[in-house]
Amino acid sequence: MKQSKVSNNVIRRLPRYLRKLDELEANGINRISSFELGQQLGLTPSQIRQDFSCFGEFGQQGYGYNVSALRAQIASILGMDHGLRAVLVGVGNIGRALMDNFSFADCGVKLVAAFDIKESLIGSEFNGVPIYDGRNMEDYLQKNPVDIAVLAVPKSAAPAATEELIRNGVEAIWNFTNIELTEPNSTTLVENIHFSDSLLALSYYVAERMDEKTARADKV
Amino acid sequence: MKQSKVSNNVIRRLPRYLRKLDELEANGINRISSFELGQQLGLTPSQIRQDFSCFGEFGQQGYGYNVSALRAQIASILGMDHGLRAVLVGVGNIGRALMDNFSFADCGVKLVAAFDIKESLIGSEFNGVPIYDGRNMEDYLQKNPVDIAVLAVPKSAAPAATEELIRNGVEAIWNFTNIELTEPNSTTLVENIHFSDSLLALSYYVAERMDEKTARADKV
DNA sequence: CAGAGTATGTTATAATATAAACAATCACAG
DNA sequence: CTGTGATTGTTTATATTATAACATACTCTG
Repeated sequence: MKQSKVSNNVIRRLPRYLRKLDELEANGINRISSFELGQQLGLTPSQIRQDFSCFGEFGQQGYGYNVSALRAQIASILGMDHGLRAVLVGVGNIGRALMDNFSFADCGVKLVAAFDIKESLIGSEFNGVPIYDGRNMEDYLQKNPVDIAVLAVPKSAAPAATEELIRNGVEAIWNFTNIELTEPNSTTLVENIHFSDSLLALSYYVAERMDEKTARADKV
Repeated sequence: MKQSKVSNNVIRRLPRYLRKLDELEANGINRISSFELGQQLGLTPSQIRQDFSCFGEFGQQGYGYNVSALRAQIASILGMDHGLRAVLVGVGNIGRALMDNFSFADCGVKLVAAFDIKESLIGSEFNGVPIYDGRNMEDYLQKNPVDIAVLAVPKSAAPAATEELIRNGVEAIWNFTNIELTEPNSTTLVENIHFSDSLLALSYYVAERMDEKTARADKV
């Protein structure tokens, strides 16, 4: 094993590689060079080779990479073969959208249960995932340890829910609420999805471009 | 104006600063130093000062930063005062979740219309935003130019919708579909929200930790 | 209103990330 | 088979990013 400590930047590129390799595989392409892959992803061949070399030697000189073998390697590196178990906390709009449209299985994650306190939801089922009473979540977590909690409750309920999850041994939180949840304590991993951060970054670039245009127009 | 070319890393931190400053303001705190801000965000004071200095001098020696003034500056840098206009393309689960729960206004963006082809949705309204027939989108865009399109259609409909948006002068696409939309052409800005990338990155870190644990256990 | 204490903006240094260079090795045509 | 061309993994160089250091300037107490 290499992998002394791989940088976050590298990790963040792995899912993109995976997605591209899936696409190639679906198109019946079973061989690719770092050069070609770089072209398709807008990266340099150098970077791609160096990224992969953090984890081992997956290619063959004079030939390139076998698409499906490389895909399998990356999937494994990303932990997709670990059978990670997740629960969804909060079945509002976002929670339901995730249950309906998002394929946890495609990420190698098993969504085993969802929790909400709304009576009309409790006892029902979406895509084979049961929705339980949120007030019984602690019990459930004690009896059925899970690795990842998908936090999709309203902002006001987020702190208490977070505390309960951590207390019951959840390893990681995938946070869809707008609260800042970075490092609630040292042992729980947190991955934030902040829609507003993303939109604001886009807004910045749009605004920048508008300003450039008006600046140019003023000059003339 | 400074701002020769600010790095993407800096831009991505700005929304976090904004969020924290909002929180401070809400708590009645009207003054903060780079040291204290750094503590609360897990960043070095150095980095914070250098980030801000890309855009001007917002602080005062011996005092620090005025929270609300700094907040206003960052909001302006992010283009929140540009009155950017957006349309939502696709009112499925994710689209609806955005209309219901996400505050475009808080990002300074005005959501002016939504489009779908489902008869039951056309003509209705969510939170004051009308849903129109997707087949008339081209007309609408010609008469009502918008800056940002929120792409939330099913994967299969994404390429055609993207093409139509670009053809009708949309400046930027906020992409919620799973397709790779990076640089469809050179002039359209794209910001991707790839849930799976985020979850897989989290999965990596969870899996890594599990492996470390078993490795330690094996040693003993 | 003077002087000690503070905190900025900026310059210098260290660390990290990316790109280029290259030797080693394999594929494949003839 | 053998030699040429291709492409890797790795090393070295460059560029970018983050941290630390510091001179300057403001605050605020007494």
